[in-house]
Amino acid sequence: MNIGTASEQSRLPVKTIRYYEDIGLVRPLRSENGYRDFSDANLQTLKFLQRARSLGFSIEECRELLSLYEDGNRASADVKAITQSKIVEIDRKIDELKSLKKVLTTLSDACHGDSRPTCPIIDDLAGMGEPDRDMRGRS
Amino acid sequence: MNIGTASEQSRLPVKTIRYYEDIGLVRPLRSENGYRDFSDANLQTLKFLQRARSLGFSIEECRELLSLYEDGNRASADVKAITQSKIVEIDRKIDELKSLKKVLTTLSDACHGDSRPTCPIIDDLAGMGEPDRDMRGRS
DNA sequence: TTAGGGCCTCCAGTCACTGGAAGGTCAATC
DNA sequence: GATTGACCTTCCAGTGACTGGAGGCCCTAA
Repeated sequence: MNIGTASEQSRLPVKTIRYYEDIGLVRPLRSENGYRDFSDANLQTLKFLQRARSLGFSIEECRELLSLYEDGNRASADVKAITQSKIVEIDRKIDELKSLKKVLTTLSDACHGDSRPTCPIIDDLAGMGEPDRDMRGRS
Repeated sequence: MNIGTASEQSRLPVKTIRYYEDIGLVRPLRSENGYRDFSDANLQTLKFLQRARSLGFSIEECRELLSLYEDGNRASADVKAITQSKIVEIDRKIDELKSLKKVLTTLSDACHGDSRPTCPIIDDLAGMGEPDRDMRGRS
């Protein structure tokens, strides 16, 4: 099938599919006219990628999962480990966002929000509030 | 002061400060030897940026906040509006992450996680579970 | 004088695409 | 047969917010 059909079936944008070919995640054959020709197996791969990406796996994690997917002898423990580290990561992100929200909410609540120039939010950003967080040396 | 000192005081990496100059967020003078020379006002700006970025404001939002910061006549309502839309955005992200976590947890719980090749996670990714989410047309 | 650390610019890479230009192919219609 | 328009191709550049590295100048201290 052509890329347009593969896009519909996999629910991935055409550009993304080309990109996935570029980085070696899928290897469709070519028709005589130069068009990509996706087999059913290729389509399966694309669907797999669509689902894994939508679940927050990075491209490199997808590559790893794909090779496990294609390896009939893989251990389910390997897949479970990747999934669980993803869950830990998500928890960390949620916590970060929550504490971020807390600060912003406090600031927003303290701001009268009218036409006067006095603004506790700006004052805080200008360093008149809590001490700064250190941003150096982040990975 | 030199960039190294400014980095320490603002808790921003040296490279980041140079980048902020590149994109016009801060405009230090230059010493005769070509070194950047940061004034106290420049340092205030850097600290402001550090704090605003750590609170999740984008560079463009920082630019906007900075101009409000520098405008003695701004209305606090403007700042509050930006802050509140940020809070809404954070809530949306938290919800997304939560539902992501739910799916992954369900999958992980269903996986026996041993050396056998049978793996419900892989099966789900391969499309043997729920229908795919549509990824086309995302902004 | 030499070593080191700090500073400079410029270029390239990150991640995962996305947009656009320029052009070939195909099927249907006039 | 010509034309239209959808679909396909490649290639290049841009996104956001930095980060890393090369190559080289400047400054201070031993």
